[in-house]
Amino acid sequence: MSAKVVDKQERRDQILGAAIRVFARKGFSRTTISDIAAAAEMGKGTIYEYFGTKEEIIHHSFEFFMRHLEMDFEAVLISKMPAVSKLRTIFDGFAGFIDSHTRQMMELMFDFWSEAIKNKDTKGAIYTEMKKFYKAYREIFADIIIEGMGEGAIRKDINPRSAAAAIVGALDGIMVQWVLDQDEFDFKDVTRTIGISFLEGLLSERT
Amino acid sequence: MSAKVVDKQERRDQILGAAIRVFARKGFSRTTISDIAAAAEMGKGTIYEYFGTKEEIIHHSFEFFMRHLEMDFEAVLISKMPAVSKLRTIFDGFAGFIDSHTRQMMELMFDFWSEAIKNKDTKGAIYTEMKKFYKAYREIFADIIIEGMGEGAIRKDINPRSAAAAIVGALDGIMVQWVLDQDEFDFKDVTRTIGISFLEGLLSERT
Amino acid sequence: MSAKVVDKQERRDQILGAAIRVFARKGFSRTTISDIAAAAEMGKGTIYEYFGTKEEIIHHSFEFFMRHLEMDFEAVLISKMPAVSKLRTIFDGFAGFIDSHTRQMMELMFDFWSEAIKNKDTKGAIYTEMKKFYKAYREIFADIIIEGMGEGAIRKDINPRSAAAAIVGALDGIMVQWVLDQDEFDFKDVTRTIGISFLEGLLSERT
Amino acid sequence: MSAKVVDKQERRDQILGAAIRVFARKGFSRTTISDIAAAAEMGKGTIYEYFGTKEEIIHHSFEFFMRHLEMDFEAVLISKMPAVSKLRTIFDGFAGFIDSHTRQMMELMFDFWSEAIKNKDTKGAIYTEMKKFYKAYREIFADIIIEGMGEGAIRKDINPRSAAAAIVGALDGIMVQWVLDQDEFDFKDVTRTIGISFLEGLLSERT
DNA sequence: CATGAATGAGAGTTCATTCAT
DNA sequence: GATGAATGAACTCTCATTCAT
Repeated sequence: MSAKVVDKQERRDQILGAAIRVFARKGFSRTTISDIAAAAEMGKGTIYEYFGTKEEIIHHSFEFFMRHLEMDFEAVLISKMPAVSKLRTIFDGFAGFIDSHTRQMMELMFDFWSEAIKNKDTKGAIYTEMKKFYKAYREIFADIIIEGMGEGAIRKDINPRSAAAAIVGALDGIMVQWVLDQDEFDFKDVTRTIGISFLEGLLSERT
Repeated sequence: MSAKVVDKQERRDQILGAAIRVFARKGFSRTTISDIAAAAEMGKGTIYEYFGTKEEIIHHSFEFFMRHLEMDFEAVLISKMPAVSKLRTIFDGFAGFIDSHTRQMMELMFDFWSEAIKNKDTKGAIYTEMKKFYKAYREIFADIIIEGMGEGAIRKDINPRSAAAAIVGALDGIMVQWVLDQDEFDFKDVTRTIGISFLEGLLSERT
Repeated sequence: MSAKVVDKQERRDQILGAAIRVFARKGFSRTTISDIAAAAEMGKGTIYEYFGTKEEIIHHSFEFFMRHLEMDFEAVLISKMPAVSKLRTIFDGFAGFIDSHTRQMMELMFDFWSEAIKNKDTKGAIYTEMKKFYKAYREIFADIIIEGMGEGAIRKDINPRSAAAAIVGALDGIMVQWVLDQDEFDFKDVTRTIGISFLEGLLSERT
Repeated sequence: MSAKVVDKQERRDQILGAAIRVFARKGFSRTTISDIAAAAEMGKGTIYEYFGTKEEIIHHSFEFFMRHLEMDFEAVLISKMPAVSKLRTIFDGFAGFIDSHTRQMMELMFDFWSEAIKNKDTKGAIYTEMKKFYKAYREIFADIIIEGMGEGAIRKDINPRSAAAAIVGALDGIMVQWVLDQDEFDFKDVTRTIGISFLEGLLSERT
């Protein structure tokens, strides 16, 4: 009666997974639909049963990417530990977050950044999502910092949102360097240093 | 003859300048040779008198990009001021470095990052240059930090190279955020906060 | 078994009816099998249970089309009225033949004409059928004219087959104009005028 | 200094001429850009230097078609001869108008008719042009008929516009039959018969 | 030297057709 | 028998590159 039954959502994810793998290796523009079809082990036409255009695949792969990138801070955030411990825990945990999967994701991130900024003024679903993403991360850190200020552990003469931006930037920034030159990096030591720098400062003595 | 050579170089730069402007707006792949020719106000064929392929233009535009991006730390570095002052001067000056020209450059940076990483294993002139670029910047900061350690102003229990990576990352990272969402940023305050955070730490008291 | 056969034929007609509706709206080439399946309210695969190819559907839809287009002159033809009355009756009745259904059919006719002529030299089932169709119509009119000549009512210095061709052409031709520009037409008056023109002539007096 | 110089308009016409030849043989939908390029003896890409889309080629080929189809009645129309002579001249001349070139044009006409009607409700440049074309032709004949009425040569109890529609339709209609079945036709005799029928009527005697 | 008309390889996309369910 | 997911041939269109002028 009915034809072959497939889980449409699963199939879409299968395609997006394949797409992301190829995108990470070749970039959006050099990736062809044929490439994606080959990676997903299906015919070129099948791709179009699930996505209308290549553009659409790129957009949805960003969602997919985000779904799988999300660092899980949840446990840390809802814990009862003091704010400063939360920060230390996150800094220390960050190194563990880094692996080959993340690496692939970061390589793709460059393309998403580019894509986002290039379509900023038009439709820009990626752009919008990305802004939300960064905003959310800054807010996580800003909240912890404000919490720490309330606890008296963190100095009150700085803007929590600026500090949050600095922290997010630092984590982001070292990932960029790491992706570009893995060999130069003792990731663990760099994150440890970030923890020390941000919290205690680099100076020998407070001035 | 010498005049000819200068002329030739000038023409190349004219093309590269035009290319960079278009690249920043549309990205590498969406930019056509026609676009570049139009922006450079010359014929499509003329481009090929100076560059063999589009690829070559992209590669050389990275050099050109770097030549014009270079933050001038020279004055600070050769000055006699103590290391910590050098760092403060750089952090404070960083906000001034940011302008619409830089913004355009950063939008292009995403493409170069992507391009670099995608050709990492093949030819990768951009990749190599980029690694050198980051290494150089890290070394500048590492040198200052080591200098500061020698002066006794900077704590000796951290790895200067890791700290340098952290600083470069932080500066890079906030630029990414700024480019993606200019409105959310008080750039001056964020760089000020980076200075405070890194040097004095966020804690109320040293533990 | 007989029931099955009837059922099968019914299903084929269901498909052809749907096909014709879509063909009339979008033309052969822009109509997809999916369109037809949707219009026939069945699955795409089911279509192929009844027809081997899209081509075959087009061919059979011409038969179907002809079966439903057929103007019923039968009653007029077998009646005992004089030839000239037969012609007048047909001319007068022609306006009544025109309705929205006919309109749709005529829109399709353009496609069949095109299809016929394009396959003239190859297989050309439609071409053959169409030639037969026109020939038959011309013969109907030629027979009436010959009959009228026999009755002495119609002049004998013309070729009945040429006159028949002219009549069929005129009826065909005004349908084309009507389909292309319904608003410009008082169909009833035009057919009345055709009757007058052809029979009595446009001249005030015979020369 | 400047590159190859070509007459752009000439090149466009070269393409349109080739397009029409292929269209007439294969129909719009079965004609590929490659076909047209081959017929025009140029590369596929060259076509796109002159026309943006296949659609555009179809539209412009209609203009081109019309430009080359136009029957030249001018001489007849401006002549001093009486209206009835004008009609006779046109009817007699019509057979001469028919040749292999016209045949090819008529084969294409089916496609234009179909195309026009299918895009009636959307953009429909062809549709609009075609309506104008028929309207113009009807007006030519209506004017002659009115002139003839003024001269007292043509009866006044018919609507000139309806008669004009009938004449245009008859000419159109016999062309359709001729294109579909050349062998059945003594074109000269049919046009002669049309002249006789329309002017003097088929009846032996006026009733 | 400068140019832009010409080109075809190659990309995205459509859709008739097949076939496992 | 009925279905629609899967497929790839074939089509439209783009654009880096060439080369006659």
